[in-house]
Amino acid sequence: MQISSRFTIAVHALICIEMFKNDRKVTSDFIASSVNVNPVVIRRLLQQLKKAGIVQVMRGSGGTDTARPIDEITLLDIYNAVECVDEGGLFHFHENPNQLCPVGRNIHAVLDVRLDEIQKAMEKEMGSVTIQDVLNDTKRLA
Amino acid sequence: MQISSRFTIAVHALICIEMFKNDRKVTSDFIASSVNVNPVVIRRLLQQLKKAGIVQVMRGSGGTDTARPIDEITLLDIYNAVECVDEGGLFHFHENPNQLCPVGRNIHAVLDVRLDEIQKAMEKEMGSVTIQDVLNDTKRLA
DNA sequence: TAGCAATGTACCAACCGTGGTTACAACAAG
DNA sequence: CTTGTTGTAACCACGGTTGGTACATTGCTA
Repeated sequence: MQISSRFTIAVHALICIEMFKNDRKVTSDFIASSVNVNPVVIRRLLQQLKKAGIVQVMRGSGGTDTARPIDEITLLDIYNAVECVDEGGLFHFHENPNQLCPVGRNIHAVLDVRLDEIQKAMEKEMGSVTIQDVLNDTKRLA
Repeated sequence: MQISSRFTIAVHALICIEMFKNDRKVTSDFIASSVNVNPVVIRRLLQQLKKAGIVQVMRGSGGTDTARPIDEITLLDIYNAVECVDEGGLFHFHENPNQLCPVGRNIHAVLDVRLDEIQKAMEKEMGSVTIQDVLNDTKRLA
């Protein structure tokens, strides 16, 4: 399984906002044309980022802006906002192993620790990259 | 998105094999009753592990065994065998960003490096745990 | 060589998340 | 009140996962 493209689209959207917010009103239509997806997909995404306190969306008048300094927004923040990770985490455990079997009875206790460490390693790396970082890279190339 | 339960089931199956192979013939039916899923699910899984050179499956006579020492089988090996990761990796990138936009034109180049580092961090952690490790933990509890 | 136990695989069905699309109400500002 | 935009509901299509039945194939053994 792959992490959904919502994640990369969200990063793309945030870079767009920061790149263009001084020159124009950054609407869902504008972001959608840069990402090349349907505007509704962007609006749904912005709602998730809004709930996570990452962006502000101006209803009526239109437009979007970041809700806090972009060097305080990490890829992990976006991942948590966009990927529905609540409960369960990265790995999907099989339910109902046979409790009568010594393996089935303990598999959960044994694996949980290990899987948690793997997930933590990933999250640590994600938390070390900010939108500011990727924005800088983008400006360097543009 | 979550990593499919095939992964944890595969680890469960390998522990079963090592735990019981001296006492009995470890068949797909036996593993299935410990994991508590349909035997066919196990057989399909064993085929993937076999292709990756992790297990041997005895056709006709029946039974399964590991194909190499279990302190040389890491969680990463199993992940690669079972999760269809070929091409694309952990992250699903949105295709066709707008090449006329300076953000759309460079998003791929900018993000690829970062995402690769995140994936590598996860893989490094996965590669550091062997089946021998989790087997030891299981025996300690059983 | 017939029978048995097990694997290998084809096919089916149900479910869920994703992503695409249309439509429309709610809203702010000129 | 008109215009541009957001917020959201209601669909649909697609693909991956998971669970299941059925059966041909295989190797061993009596």
